[in-house]
Amino acid sequence: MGWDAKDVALLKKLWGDGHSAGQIASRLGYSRNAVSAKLKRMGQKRGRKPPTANPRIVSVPKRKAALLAACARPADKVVSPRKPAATQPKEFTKRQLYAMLVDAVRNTG
DNA sequence: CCCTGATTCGC
DNA sequence: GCGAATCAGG
Repeated sequence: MGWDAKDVALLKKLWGDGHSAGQIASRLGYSRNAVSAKLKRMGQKRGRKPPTANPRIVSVPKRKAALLAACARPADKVVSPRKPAATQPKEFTKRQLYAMLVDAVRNTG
């Protein structure tokens, strides 16, 4: 596997446009996990909501200590100023997606 | 049950 | 750096 410029370009384009990781992943041929991880590595910018997932861990026994510590976290602030979105994301047609891909390839490749 | 994004760990 | 596993929520 390799994230070519075109992959990243399209990924960024779609993601920045407001598309879901699943849709992008499906189109790109990667799993949503890969897309999500890739986005994170890049410096994912989208001010997503507050950390829904707690600092969890993967290895059960090992992370158990960390998990316990995390659980013991006090907490929190509430609230958050919300701004109404002026534009709403719209689904792209094959034609549009293809156009973007072509453009991305032409520009990067 | 489907989906969403987010995070960490091992390779 | 990449991707799977996993969590947490809608």
